[in-house]
Amino acid sequence: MTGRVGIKDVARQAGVSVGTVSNVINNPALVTEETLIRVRAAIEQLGYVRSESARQLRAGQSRIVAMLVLDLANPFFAEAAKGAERALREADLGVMVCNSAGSASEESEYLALFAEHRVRGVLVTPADAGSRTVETLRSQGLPFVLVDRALPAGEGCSVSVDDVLGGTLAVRHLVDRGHRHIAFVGGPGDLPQVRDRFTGARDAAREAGLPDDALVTVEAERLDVSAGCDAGARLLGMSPRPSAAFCANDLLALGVLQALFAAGVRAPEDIALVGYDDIEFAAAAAVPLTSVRQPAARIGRTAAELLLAESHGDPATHTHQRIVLQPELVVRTSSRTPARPHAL
Amino acid sequence: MTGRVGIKDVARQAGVSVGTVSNVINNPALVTEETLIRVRAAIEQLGYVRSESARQLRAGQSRIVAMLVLDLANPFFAEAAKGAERALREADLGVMVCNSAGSASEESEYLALFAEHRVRGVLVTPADAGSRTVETLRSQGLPFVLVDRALPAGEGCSVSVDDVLGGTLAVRHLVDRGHRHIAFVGGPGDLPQVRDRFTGARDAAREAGLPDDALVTVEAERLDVSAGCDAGARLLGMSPRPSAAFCANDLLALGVLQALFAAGVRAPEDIALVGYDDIEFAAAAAVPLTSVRQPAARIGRTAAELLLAESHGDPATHTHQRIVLQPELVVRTSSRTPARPHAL
DNA sequence: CCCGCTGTATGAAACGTTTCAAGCTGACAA
DNA sequence: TTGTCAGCTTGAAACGTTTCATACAGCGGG
Repeated sequence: MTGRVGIKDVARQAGVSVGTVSNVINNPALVTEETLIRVRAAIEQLGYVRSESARQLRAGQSRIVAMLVLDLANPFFAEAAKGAERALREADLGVMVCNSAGSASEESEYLALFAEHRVRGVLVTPADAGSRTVETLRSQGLPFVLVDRALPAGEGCSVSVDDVLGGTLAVRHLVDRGHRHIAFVGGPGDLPQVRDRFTGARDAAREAGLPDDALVTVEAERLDVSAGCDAGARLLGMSPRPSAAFCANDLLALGVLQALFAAGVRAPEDIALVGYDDIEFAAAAAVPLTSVRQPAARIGRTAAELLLAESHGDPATHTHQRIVLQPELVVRTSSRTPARPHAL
Repeated sequence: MTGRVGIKDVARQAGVSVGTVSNVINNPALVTEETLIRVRAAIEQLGYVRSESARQLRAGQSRIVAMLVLDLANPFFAEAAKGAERALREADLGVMVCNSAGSASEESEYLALFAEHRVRGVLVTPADAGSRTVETLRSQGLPFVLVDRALPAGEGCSVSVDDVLGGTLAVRHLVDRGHRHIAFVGGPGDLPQVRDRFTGARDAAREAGLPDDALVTVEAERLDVSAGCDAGARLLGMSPRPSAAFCANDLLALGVLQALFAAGVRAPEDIALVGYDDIEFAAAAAVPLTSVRQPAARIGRTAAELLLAESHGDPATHTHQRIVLQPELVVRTSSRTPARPHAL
């Protein structure tokens, strides 16, 4: 029954006008105590629930923020989504979390959906390497914040992590432990995140005076566990075999670890491993994984806050922010070999 | 600019009435080829995007389905959400995935939000053991499907997995491998899922003629990795020490595994382990985890389909369905000890 | 006694769609 | 010629809010 009760019915029941009912809900201060009570009783009695769509129609924008991630099943994004959700709940906004599965076409379908819904804004990790996503959003006039991806100053808000630094931290750590032959296990080449992590890794290798071929790349199909497993198998077949591997992603690292274990190769004794993201399962693996920590929940929360700032303030005064958080190396067992002497 | 363009502007631009524009969008068959082209050109030119809220207002219901899970960061729910999302996209519906974090108050806040949005339906895993959630939904007249939780016949649709059977499979397997002293690592007692898994485990123990104290319970605070780690530590302190552990959840099992490893206790040689859910990280653990597989994606998809059936057909003819899927034991290394002779 | 003020309540307009009865046109049959 | 019908288009109503100009009542001051 409750579905068909409108503000008009409440007004009739309470013997007041619709305007008054609206005021009871939105500006109780303008209404007499007595009326307040009568109207509230009517609301209660009829089981009235106000209609968001009508509100939105009037207001011109909805109370929903959309979040579009590359992979909902990746704990990094799940954490980020939780962080964003928490911040947005506080602002009394709903969140619509969606999954582009890394596909540009899915992504653009969702973007169209968001536009139709007149969402308050979009938190998005673009699936394409280019900037088509950003252009689409801008042309639709939707406020947006890029998540886990930086944007040139002035082009829009973004919250990301310094992936180059992350790569450097990882490989510097391995070099410090005496490793001189290191594999970089990376995903499909066009993802900026992966590229940056590699760049950082190379920097660290050079900084240590290693030749460029000290760092070899093992290509993975995707950024998930099974792709990591495949890559791990290939890694084991290499000769000379690297003594350490830096993976672009914890999912890959876990896959590699599994491949090593299956082949009877021990970590960290035979091959040291460093992952990226520091998802919960990195610490939980039987050989706890050294990883570059990204503050996933904070990324999500910060992005949400930026979006709120952008959509509240008037567009004229708003200046886009480009927030870059620092990653942090978390050393665990998977790389904890005794530091070996440099020579020999 | 694009935000302010309505169907009226398109009509004016194309020199037709608003009704015709609406037809172009929704019933192109009713419109002359020529008009079609003219109107489409106008739409293109003005960058018109139709307003969902206005549509909804007219239609009385939205094109969004809400999904409320216990923990978005739990891969089981993430998978289920992906499954549901896929099915709903096919029906051209948006999904709003939300996270109750197991809190009844968060849950009821979200339920209120969903009601205001007049969502098409709700896919929910209730946070409370009772049926308050179900009552709320019913009183709001929202179609709903319970996910990973069964409901007495006729009270509503539900898609769940036979958790009692799952528990039986797990413990029967351990008994077959010769284990006579088994720990059940369970979460907070009031979750029906956990209770059922324990019931199944006890059944299997009895069926094998074991005394009731052959199965001892180790209580965990929550159903996550760190709680599993704590429980694992307690498990190791028990005397006599069980030779196997069945965990209510893979997250717990991974935590236990970590605790064992830290203490130098090997799996499966010293303690065999069986988890529940078969999340991706179960297979990916360095000691791949034997687990009771729940078809998470299929649960999500099935629930979505049920919801569609319920909201499409008229309520009169609709009969609630109670779908119970069968779990499946996936044997991996963590329990793969040579079967020992029963005697001794 | 009138004026202007404050505190409340009113009712209509507007938001952008979809739907639907009614109108218009041209063609064909009687 | 008239009537009928099909095909296409129209314009207004309705959906449920919020907002805003207006009205009304009571009251103190001039």
